Amino acid sequence: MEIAKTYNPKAAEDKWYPYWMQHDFFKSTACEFPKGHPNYVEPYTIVIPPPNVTGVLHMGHMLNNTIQDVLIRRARMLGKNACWVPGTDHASIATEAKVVALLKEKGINKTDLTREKFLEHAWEWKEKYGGIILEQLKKLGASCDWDRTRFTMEEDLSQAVIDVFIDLHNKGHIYRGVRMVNWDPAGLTAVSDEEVIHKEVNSKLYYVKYKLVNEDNSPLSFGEGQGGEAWITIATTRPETILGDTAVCVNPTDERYTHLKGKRCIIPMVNRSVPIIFDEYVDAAFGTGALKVTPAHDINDYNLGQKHNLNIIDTIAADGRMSEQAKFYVGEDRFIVRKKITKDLEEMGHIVKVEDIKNKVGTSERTGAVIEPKLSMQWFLKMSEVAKPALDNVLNENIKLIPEKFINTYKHWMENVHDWCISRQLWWGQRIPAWYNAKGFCEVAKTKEEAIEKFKRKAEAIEAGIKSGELNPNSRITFTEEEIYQDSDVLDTWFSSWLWPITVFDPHVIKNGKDKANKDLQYYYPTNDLVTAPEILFFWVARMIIAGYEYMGDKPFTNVYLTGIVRDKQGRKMSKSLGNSPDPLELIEKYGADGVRVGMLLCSPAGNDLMFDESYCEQGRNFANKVWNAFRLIKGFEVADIPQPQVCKVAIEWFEHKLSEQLEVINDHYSKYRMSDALMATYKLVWDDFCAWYLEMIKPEFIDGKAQPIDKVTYEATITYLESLLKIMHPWMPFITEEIWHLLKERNEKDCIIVAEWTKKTIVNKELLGLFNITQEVVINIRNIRAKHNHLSPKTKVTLYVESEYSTYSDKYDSVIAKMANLAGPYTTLDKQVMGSANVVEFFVIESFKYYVPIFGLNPEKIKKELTQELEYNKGFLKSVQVKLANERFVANAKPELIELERKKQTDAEAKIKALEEQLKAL
RNA sequence: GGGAGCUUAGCUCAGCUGGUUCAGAGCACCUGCCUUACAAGCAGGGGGUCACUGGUUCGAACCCAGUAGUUCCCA
Repeated sequence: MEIAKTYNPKAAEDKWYPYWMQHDFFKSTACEFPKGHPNYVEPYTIVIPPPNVTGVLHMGHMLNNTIQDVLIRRARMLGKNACWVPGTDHASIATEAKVVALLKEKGINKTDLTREKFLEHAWEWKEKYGGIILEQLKKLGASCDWDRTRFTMEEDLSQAVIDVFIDLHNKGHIYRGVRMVNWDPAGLTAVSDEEVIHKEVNSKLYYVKYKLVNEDNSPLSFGEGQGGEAWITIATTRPETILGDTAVCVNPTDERYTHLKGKRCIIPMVNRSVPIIFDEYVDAAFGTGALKVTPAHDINDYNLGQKHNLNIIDTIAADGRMSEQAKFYVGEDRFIVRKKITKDLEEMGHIVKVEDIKNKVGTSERTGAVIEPKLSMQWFLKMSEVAKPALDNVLNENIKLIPEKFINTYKHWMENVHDWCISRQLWWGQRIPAWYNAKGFCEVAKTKEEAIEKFKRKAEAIEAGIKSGELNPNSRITFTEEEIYQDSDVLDTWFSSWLWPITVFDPHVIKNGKDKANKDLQYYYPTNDLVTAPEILFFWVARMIIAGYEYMGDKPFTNVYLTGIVRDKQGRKMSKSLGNSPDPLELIEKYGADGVRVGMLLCSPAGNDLMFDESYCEQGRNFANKVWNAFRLIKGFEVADIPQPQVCKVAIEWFEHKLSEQLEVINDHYSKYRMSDALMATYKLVWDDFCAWYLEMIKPEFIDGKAQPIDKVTYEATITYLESLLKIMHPWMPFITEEIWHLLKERNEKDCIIVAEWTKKTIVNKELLGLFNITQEVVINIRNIRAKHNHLSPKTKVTLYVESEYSTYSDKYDSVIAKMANLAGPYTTLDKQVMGSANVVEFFVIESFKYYVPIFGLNPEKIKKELTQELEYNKGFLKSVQVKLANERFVANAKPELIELERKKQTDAEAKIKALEEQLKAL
């Protein structure tokens, strides 16, 4: 059979993914034996960070899911019951925005539809597009258990979300209140603090003067020279909110304003008299030191308003336009009004000056609109109590964050955690199970019937209270069943995905209680690793931990591996608008899935951003091709019943030790989640040790242009090594390894590398490996000598002599040197007579061994110069070692083995110097 | 404004308890090779004041302090 010279990834990908699926290799079922039973198999579980249904695969997903796949594939090979649960989340804001936009294209307005009708459209959209991203993951090779695919808005999962809401409400953790929220005027919904992106922008700081008056609003004047009228000047970046001002605040220690105690001022245009208040909050150094206070439109002003009992005038409506209460510019957009009011105030003589400044403005992560702080009635989850175990268990390392540096940020956030605004003014999502009567009285219940029941009981209780005189008749509740209506808002998407590691296994556990958890949840929970981006450490990870302890009494996962952000070569975040993100599927098309996987991981240190460049994928593809050609070489060997050459014997022995040694290194990297290190160690083991050394050593020679056969023993050993290496490569490069696995041998249906047993370490002899290292150095030195003398082609054989006065020379690897450096005839110890016939001898020293390569027809002066240089270097080196050893404090304080090493350095250097000097003399 | 991190070769990064694992890797680069597995390759090679300034130590890329630049988080 002719094997292609270059590897064709596409064919292997199209063949093996369906094959794995057909044979249920990704499937995991809960082990039926209890822990401790001899047949018990340990689970290894990952739940996917559910991508958004609106999403298409981007580079971040590629990175994230490649890492998960590497972990899960290795765990599978280690004999664990590996379970990777896939799924998607419903992304209320993003999806609703998509559906609204799509309807608009069809000429339909969301407001013209009933909630039910809109949701029909939304589900239709989800069915059509929601699964795209999961299909794309298959192209990458993701070995998820697809039968377990979940969606956060499935009926069961949604019920769990509602149950959690009711439960937390019953426990007193959920409350409803008027709060300043981050309002997205484009999405027409509140968004959480974490969904606001603060951007630095160029703005203007407007200095506006307000007229001062006495407490009784009588005119106030300060002496004659000031035109009779007194003013106070405030500075603001948002003049349009002036219409909602209800105070002006100054710092009590600010001497410029102490005389204004008890005074008031008049808000321009609306001519409203508001008090001058005093509060430490104001920064006297900013602007004029006088702050206009607009409690309805700024969170800090709101807090001031609460403290000083100020009126609240809401002048900006939900859509970002001025409301009736503003009195001026009603119905006009806030940004247009900013310009208009500036002009009008200018004309009225209120503008003192305008300065350019830079400030930060919050924008919506979802719609990009400038966030408007807005007072509204929302549902909140009180975080202080529930967050505690989530903090403690990260600090005590029950849950490990990788890399550890994120513990700091996590701690800071959890200690200053804000209550979580969980309601969203949308339709796509789980509807809040709260019910109201016509007067707005509220009961939380799962169904309308239950709500009515609760209303009844409440009404009766109050009635009894009124009868006994404990309660005022005003507190009486009246209602009809018809008037009871459900809250129209839905819950934040994170309020469902925080249950993900629980509900993907058993959505009923919230209702049933953790003691009645089903088999899956009992077996797979807590999961092992979570792989996600640091951006959602608080959004999602922290909240999953909270939910885990609240509902399972246990952590949801043990390790959290935080990946970096994929950036382009220039360090810019990849984004659609910049167009700097390559299409992952095109990359796969171009470099193969294995190549892209390797490429992604080559440049991805844990927790640090990665500067992605296509050349990494190229490197990955090249590696795959290298492996392919190693296979091609081996497959092409003609096997014969001939004696095993010595060089093959020692090569096989060496590689066993090398493989074990590197396997240990690789396993260690895995255990510490150093993915790119584990990959690089694999890469070098295969490319350098196996291809460049092992295969070159055992490769039969060509005689008269004809390849010689290989002996059976060497062939078998080589096949075994290749299999071992394929297994080690498999998590990184699933397709090519499976392909070669099957081309190597006839195998039965289920004998696939995906389920093969992870290579085991056998034996590591450091001394043997050390001796081989010296051998490699000798070979490299000889090759270097060849390279220096252009006329010495690799085909020309050379002679090598070795000499040592100090140590015993081992001839163990002489056959290796002979083959790899192409030596003439038998390898001998020093023969001065042969040496004498060469006019120049190239010379190098390794440890205390002196190696000579006679060269014919060379200029001795050049060699002399090189030797002198080397001699100088070694003298300097020796001196530094001697200084160290002469230092009494070093000898007294350093570890004994270290001193021993320094002594050895000294002897080796002395030997080297002596040899060099002798050689120079000989020249 | 508050907090955290980062700065090592042209690029991307390792460097773990301070000492031969101490100045490393991969890529890129240079030189020579289309040598019968692979030019997506082979062989060899040159690159660094470890951001800067001090300190601790027998000894510092590593510990401490400060400075500069930079990134992120919070307000």
